[in-house]
Amino acid sequence: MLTKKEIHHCLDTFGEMFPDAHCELNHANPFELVIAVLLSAQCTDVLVNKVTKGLFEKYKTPEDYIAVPLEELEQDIRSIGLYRNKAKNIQKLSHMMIDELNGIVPETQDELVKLPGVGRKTANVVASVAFGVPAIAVDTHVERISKRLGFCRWKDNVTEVEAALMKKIPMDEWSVTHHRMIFFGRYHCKAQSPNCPECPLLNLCREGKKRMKRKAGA
DNA sequence: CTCCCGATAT
DNA sequence: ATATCAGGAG
Repeated sequence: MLTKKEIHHCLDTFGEMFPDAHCELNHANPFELVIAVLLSAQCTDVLVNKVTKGLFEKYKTPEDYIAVPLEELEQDIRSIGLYRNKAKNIQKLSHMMIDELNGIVPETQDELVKLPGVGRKTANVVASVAFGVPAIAVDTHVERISKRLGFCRWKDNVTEVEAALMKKIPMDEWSVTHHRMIFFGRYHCKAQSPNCPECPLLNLCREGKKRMKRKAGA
C-alpha cells in the first residue's frame, strides 16, 4: 500500500501524462449519457461511439425507445455485445423515465441506481460527468490501476476500491483523477501490456518491479 | 457465483 | 486461440 505522499505523487504524474483526460463516450445530454454508459459494459468506448452515432439519430427520447419492438432495438445495438440484456434494460429504463421521472434524468447516485441496467459505476459516471457531482466510478481500468499501484488491497471488491480511493483522494479531485486513471489504464498501463519500462511510476510500483524482475529472469 | 456476448488486440 | 473491453442482474 502506498503512503499518502506516494499517492499524491501518482496523482501529479497522472496530471502530467493526461492533463485533458475526459469522458470519451459521445453524448449530447444526460439521457444520451445514461444510454451510452449502459451500453459500454464489457465493450470499448470506440465501439459504443460507433453504435450510438446512428442510435441517437433514430432514438431521441424514452418514448422513441419503447415505440419499437424489443427485437428491433436488439438489432440496432447488436454489435455491442450483451445486447439482449442491454436492449431490455433500455426499454425498462425508458418506461421508468416516463412513468416515474417525468422524463428527467436524476442527478444523484442513489436515484440513478434505481434505473434498470444502471449500477454503482454507471450512476457515478452520470452524476459526475452530466451533473458535476464528485464521484469515482470504479471500472475495469480504475480497479486494475488501483491494485497494481497499491492505492488499495489486491482482494478488494469494487465497493472497497471506491471507498479506498475516496478516502485517499481529496474530494475536489475525485472526478478529474477518475478520468486520468482511466486514461492511464487505457493508454499506458494496459491490461495486457503495462509498459513498465517507460513508466514514470515504476520506482514506487510493486507490481511493475515484480514484472520487470520476471522479465529479467527469462 | 454465473450468465450475458460481439468486436478487437495480442 | 485467448484475453479484454468505462458491468449489472439473478
